[in-house]
Amino acid sequence: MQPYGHENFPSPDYTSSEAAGTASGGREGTYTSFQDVYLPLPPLPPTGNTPSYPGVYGSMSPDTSSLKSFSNPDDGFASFASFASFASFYYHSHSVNPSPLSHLTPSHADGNVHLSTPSMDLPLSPPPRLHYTPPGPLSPYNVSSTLDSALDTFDSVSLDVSYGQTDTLSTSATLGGTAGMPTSAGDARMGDTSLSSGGDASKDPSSDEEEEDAGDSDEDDEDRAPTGAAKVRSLLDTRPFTLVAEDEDAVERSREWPGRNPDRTDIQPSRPSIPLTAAQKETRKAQKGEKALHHELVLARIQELITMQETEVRKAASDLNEKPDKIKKLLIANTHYKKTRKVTLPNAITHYMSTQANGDRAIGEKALLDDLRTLAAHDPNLQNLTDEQKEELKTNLGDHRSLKLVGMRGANKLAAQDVSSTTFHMRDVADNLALRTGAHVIFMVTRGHVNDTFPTTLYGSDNTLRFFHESLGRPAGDVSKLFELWGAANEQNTAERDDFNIVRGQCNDLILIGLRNITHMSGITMEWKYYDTLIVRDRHVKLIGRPEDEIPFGNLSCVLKNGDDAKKLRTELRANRCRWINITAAQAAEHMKKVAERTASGTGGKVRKQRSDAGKKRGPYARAERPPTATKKTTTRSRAPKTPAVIDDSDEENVDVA
DNA sequence: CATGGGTCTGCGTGGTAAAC
DNA sequence: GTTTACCACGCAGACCCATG
Repeated sequence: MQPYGHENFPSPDYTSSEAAGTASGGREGTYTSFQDVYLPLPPLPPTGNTPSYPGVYGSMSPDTSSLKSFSNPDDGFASFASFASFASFYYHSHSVNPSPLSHLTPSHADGNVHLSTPSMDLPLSPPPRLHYTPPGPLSPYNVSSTLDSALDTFDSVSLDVSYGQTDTLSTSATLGGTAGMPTSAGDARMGDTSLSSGGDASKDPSSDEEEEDAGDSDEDDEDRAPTGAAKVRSLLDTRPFTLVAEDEDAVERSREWPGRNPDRTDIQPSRPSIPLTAAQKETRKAQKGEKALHHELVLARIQELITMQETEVRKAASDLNEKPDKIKKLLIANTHYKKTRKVTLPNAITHYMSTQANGDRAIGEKALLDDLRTLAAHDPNLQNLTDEQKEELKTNLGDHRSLKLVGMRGANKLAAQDVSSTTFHMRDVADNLALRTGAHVIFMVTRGHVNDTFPTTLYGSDNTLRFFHESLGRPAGDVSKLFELWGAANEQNTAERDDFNIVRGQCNDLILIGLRNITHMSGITMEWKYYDTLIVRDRHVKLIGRPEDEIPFGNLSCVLKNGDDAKKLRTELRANRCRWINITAAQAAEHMKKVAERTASGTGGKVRKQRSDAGKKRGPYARAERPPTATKKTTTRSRAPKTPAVIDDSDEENVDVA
């Protein structure tokens, strides 16, 4: 039993047991309740240099990026090709979902191919590809040999073809040279067909011939609609088909997060590890038992100490006539945990020696920690260090740690591992926090690009996922689905995420949140025009530390001229150099005195001009003289809630009067 | 810089109670 | 019974802020 409702949401269709049963084609997991929910994940795909499946996409054109519905019967093949391209593409983007087509809506009674996503269209940016044009039309009957030819040119070739005719029909044809390419078993419902090349050489023309016969017999049966397989074959036979292969290098670059941020250089170096030898494995196996036993002993000893401490605390409390809780609080007032490890000189020296000694060494040949310390002790460069040299060493280690902390992961596989492990850690932290404090915790993690491969995770402690349904009116699954689509559709690198408007909005948020925090007023808003009176004079707070030389005071919409300005201000705000402070009444008075001086000298704030209609009658009686006997039956104090009918009545009254 | 949404402000209106 | 002062509320224009 899972103590908390928590989920990884790899697929959009799981919001009800019905959806899970029909749409995902045999997945076991159901979603029946927000409490005690555990949705088993499908197996992860095989991992290689890239977590997604490299391959060749089947497509009529390299630019089949539209995801809109297409229903032109005359353009059936183009639609089909787009669909196939999309299916393949989508599959690549959902590495954990064995049924990439299950949540599409590819079926309609008019016989055309329609395609829509459950809730929104997803713009696509197809990766760069190389074209491979087979000598003749491509069909299921010659595709094996065609794929063999393609495999002479490319390392791996795969083709996903999908077509749905009714709600229960989905055909999947997979032509794979990639050993790990799954055959989409989840899709293999009615009319499933699977052809292979390279990975399965047994598909010879004779077996193809048998399939053709089977397809013919289907078509001869007038009472039955053509199966999906027959439809695929007829579509493939209709027009020439172009295989499109990826430029692997370009694709690799475009897929990875660093490739999408060419301006950034803070990419973490890979840290490969060498596999253990058989002897090492044996040793570790033996050590495992010993360590477990030792751990048990440690825990038992700790428990003993805790019991002893409890006894002593109670005794002290009794002696001192205090409550045990107070003694305990004073006794255990600090934690031995620190947020960050300090950069110490010995560590900095060791790091320096590591970069010097291990820089070019292969894995397994690198100097170990003891060796590095010995080397450092005898290195003449590290003796009698000046203060500047010590500082430089520390700075280098600090930079190294910073790179490890926020440096970009060099490959999507590493990024996915990072996300996975961090997400698990976050879940543990959230669980523990909920247990310790009763806090409600919800967090979501999703990819920021269609090429990213980590699954969307929506986690909620206890029964907090009910919040989405009960408060926002949407099932939790819908929200995570929207979040994933939003994240994938944005596809922004760091520069794009630092768009001027976005940074300006962040500055506004930081200033507003700071104002609300320091005034303890959740509804207060920033008053740029009346900052002196409404903020400084009335609230006794002040915004200090702005880069005044470059950015004049005022509404950020007016004073921030470009992205550099906005980033500069954001940096100051995030570093807390630009922040709100409390001031005394005397300081506020002093501030207002200066404001008065500025106003007197003509450089003060703007004064609201007089209304143009000041002194004139306005309102409904301004256009017509009020009838002497006009009386409203409804009083303003006991007014019923405003309804359209009430408004209409008042309009009629105005018309009548006019 | 245009725009939408929200707030502030001046004024009108109706109701009530006190003063006349 | 009438007048006046006051209050609460609503309307509409002016203004401000944030966004794109």
